[in-house]
This record gives sequence, structure tokens and C-alpha cells, in this order.
Amino acid sequence: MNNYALSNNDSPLPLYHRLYVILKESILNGTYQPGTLLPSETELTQAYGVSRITAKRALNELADEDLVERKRGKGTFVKKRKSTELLHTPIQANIQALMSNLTVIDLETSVEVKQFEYKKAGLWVSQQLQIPLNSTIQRAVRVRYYKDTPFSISTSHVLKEIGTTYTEEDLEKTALIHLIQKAGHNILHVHQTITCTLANEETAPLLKVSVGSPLLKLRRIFINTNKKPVNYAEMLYSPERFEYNMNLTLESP
Amino acid sequence: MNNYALSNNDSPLPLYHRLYVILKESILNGTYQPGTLLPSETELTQAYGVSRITAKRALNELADEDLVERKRGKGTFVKKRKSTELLHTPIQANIQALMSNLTVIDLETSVEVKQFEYKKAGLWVSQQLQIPLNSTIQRAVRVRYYKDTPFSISTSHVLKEIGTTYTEEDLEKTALIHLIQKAGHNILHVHQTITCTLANEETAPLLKVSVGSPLLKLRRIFINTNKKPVNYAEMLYSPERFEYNMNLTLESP
DNA sequence: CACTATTTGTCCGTATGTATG
DNA sequence: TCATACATACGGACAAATAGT
Repeated sequence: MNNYALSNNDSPLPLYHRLYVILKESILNGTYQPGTLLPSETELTQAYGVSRITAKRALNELADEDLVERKRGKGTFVKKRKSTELLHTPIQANIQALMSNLTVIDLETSVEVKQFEYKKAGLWVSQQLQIPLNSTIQRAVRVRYYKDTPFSISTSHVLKEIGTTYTEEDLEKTALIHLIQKAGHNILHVHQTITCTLANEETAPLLKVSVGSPLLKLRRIFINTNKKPVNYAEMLYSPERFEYNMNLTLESP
Repeated sequence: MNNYALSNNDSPLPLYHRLYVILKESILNGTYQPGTLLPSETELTQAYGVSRITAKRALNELADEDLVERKRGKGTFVKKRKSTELLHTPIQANIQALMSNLTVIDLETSVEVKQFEYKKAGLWVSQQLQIPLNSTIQRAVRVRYYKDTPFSISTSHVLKEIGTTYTEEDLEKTALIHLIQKAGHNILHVHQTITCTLANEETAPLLKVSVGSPLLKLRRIFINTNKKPVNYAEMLYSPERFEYNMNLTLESP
């Protein structure tokens, strides 16, 4: 059996948790079908080279989550899931890589602020920011260049009280995330959606692509420590100049 | 200062590591500029409500990574970074959500295998799978339907010795990842790239969209425990039927 | 009915890592 | 640096439930 994943010893995650993740994954991907018997504590002990207490704890964590049922003298059984809602877990990642991407963009590219205005939030934006319709927000459209070729168009919608803490010039020099943090709002979550669209008469010339080209579209909602959205942004990229990379591993870093 | 992130106590990650992540992030996003002084151990103690030893350890982890320099009696200074390579960290996420997505697709959708053939790998595929040019691989094209509307086209390229362990019929009933695992290959990493393209004469009718529609394109390389690529797959989605969601948080789950 | 094997539950002692004051 | 507390992880021991011989 695979004990490779647990040989790495310099992980800050406790052993029982890593074994729990491995087992949970095997249940969710169908290696252990609902109703079937999971390996016993002693089998896990041998297979993964851990103590029985560690194996037991991993199994108990699964039982606490109602993924398995433990029966003394019989074994640990995979439960049948009633709803599939539980499975719709979106990718959960560390914000760190996003932050460093934002910073590296800031360092290596130049920015041109195309629009900078205060206006009333429409239906879509007010829903995204969870504010009343027609609240005043700050809308900024920026184009990023990398070595003189346009790289992205980003349209941000920020709460008025945050927008007033910086100027149009600040936005050309500093990453928006940094300005928001300076305004006293620490970002705890970012919800991100990746989709695509076509370049239109407005966006095509800004990115120097032809109308009808495919564009990668990112929508981001920044949520502060009070769980309030503070920024809704849409980014457009030409797929020839930007692709979104991710590494998915058994363990979180 | 923000001590919210550390109040959550049910994380399996040790406290010093979570503080380390927060500090690292603040350095990378520019809150603490290179050359400047980081908060002292006692300041961190007060700001985040941790003991001095915990703060010390978090700072030492940063020093071990060469991100900061510690000077006795003076303080902890943010180092200047020589290369920006370090910042280009791609999003690092747990494979679990991807696995469960694959499973839920398998449960709720129907699959039609459009092509199933063994052929010689071209330049691109052989590079992705790290095999010699003209090696034999198995290529399968599948269309997924969700309630009778086409949902995705996926084209997979699998090493010949894995492809021969299952049939075309298996591929209609079982997720490919499951079949690969049954062939004895445990997946440790998945490298994923998200980009976009246009529907052409071949793909448009399969997805029942018009030629020239924008399509979300996912490329995935599955890597087994021996660090060998075993599957290269491309997926196409209509953006009206599928968007890619991610949650980015300070802490990994 | 005992007897045995398997499996989980509970307990002990010990060592190390984490975290506080 | 020290003392203390708790969590993690190991090895071992024994009890209780289950199933088959």
C-alpha cells in the first residue's frame, strides 16, 4: 500500500491529520465504496508505518465528519452519502500565492489608470459587495503593461470610504490590495471565479487584440476580517500572455 | 493589529506556523518593505496574543528561509530579494477538492465516449507526458452531459500500459482517475493550467454552441507517486455552464 | 456451549513537540 | 533559561463486541 505520502517528515501538519486526508480522499474518489469496509486500525498501522493510536485518530476524525461508521468487533464502514452537496467543495488554497502574484505584477509591470470615478453601484456590483442598490462606490479601470505590451484590464469596485483614502496616482504606483490594507482593512478571504468571454469594441483595443478574441476573465471578491466584501474586481487577460497555473497536491503546503 | 486569524483554534496547523504564514504574506505583499524593521518579538506577542517563544519561532522560520535577517539587540529586518523567481509561486491547493469534483461529475452526469484509440504521441503530448516522441499512448475523447445538455469535452492521453487495463465501456461508467488508481498508480500531484480558446468546427457541435464562442480550457497533468506523468488531459467548457471557483484564505484548511 | 480470531474501545507509560508564563 | 501544561505519537496491555469454528 502507499505509504509514500507520510514519509515526508518536515510537514507542520500532524501525522493523524495527513492520514485522515489520504483516507478521506480515497473515500471521495471511490477507492473505498460506500458500504464497504475500510482497512482496520492494525492494517493501517502496517500499511502506513504509524502507531495504532494515530490510525485510530484518523479514523475517528472521519467518523466525526459522518463519512464512516465505526463498529466494535466489525470494523469501519464507509457511509452512504445522502446529498451530494457535501462534495461540491470548491478548491481551497492559500491566499499567499495570490498575494505574491499581485506583488510581482506590481513590481514588473507598469499601470495606466484609464478611469477613476465615483458612481452609484448597479444591481450586480451591489450584490457582489453586499451593499444597497445605488450606494456610491469607487470604480477604477486600469491597464497593465509588461514591456509595453498590454497584459490585463482590471476593473475594480471599492467601497467609497476606502476609495477616498487614496488617489488616482497612488493606484498607478501601488497594488490595490496594499492600498486597502493601508486603509485599515485586512483581507482574510478572497473568493475567485475563473471564466472567459470575448473581446468587444471597448476591451479589444486596450489589450491590442482583435474583437472576438477569447479572453480569460477573473472575478475576485476581497473579504476583510469583519467578513464584509470591500472590493469586487474583474480582470481580463489575453490567453497568449497569461495562463492560470495551479499545483494540486495530497498535502497542503 | 489583526489577531483574528489566530483566534481560530481548531486548525491542525501549529500556532507558530500560522503566524509565520501571516508574516511571510505581509512581507511578500509589501506591507513590510525590504530593509525595514519587522515588529519585535514582544510586539508580536501583544499584537497576536501569543507567547514570546511562539513569535520567536515564527521569526526564526522566516530567517531560515532567508526572508529576514535577525540581529541581536537591533531587531528583525526584511531582506532585499535578489530574484523575483521566488515570488512566482503558483497557487498551491489540496488535491481533495479536485478529486471530489471529479467524483461528483461522475455521479451526476452521463458520459459519451466519442473516440478511443491508440496512437503515437505527437510533440506536445510527448513533452507533457515526458515520454519519447512517437511512443504509443491511448487517446480518448469524452463528452459529458448534465441533464441532456453537453457540459464538457475532455481529451485524455494516457500511457499505453495504463490504458490497456480498462475498456471503452469502463470509461463511460467510471472516472478516469479511478481507473488509473485501479491500475496501481496513485496520484500525488496534479498540475493544472486554466486558459481559454474559441469553439471551432469540431468542438462547437459537440458542446452545442456556435463556432467562435469562448470556451474555458483546462489542461491537467496527473503525476504519480514515482513523479512520472501518467495522464495529460484537456477539458473544454462553455462559460455559461461551468465557472471555476476557488476560495483563497490566509490558512490552508 | 466454549474457544478463537478479529476489531474497536480504553487505559498506561514514555518521549517529543508545542505553547504559555 | 526554566517550569509547567497540553497535544502528538509510540508501544504495549486489557476489555468488550462480533463472528466463525
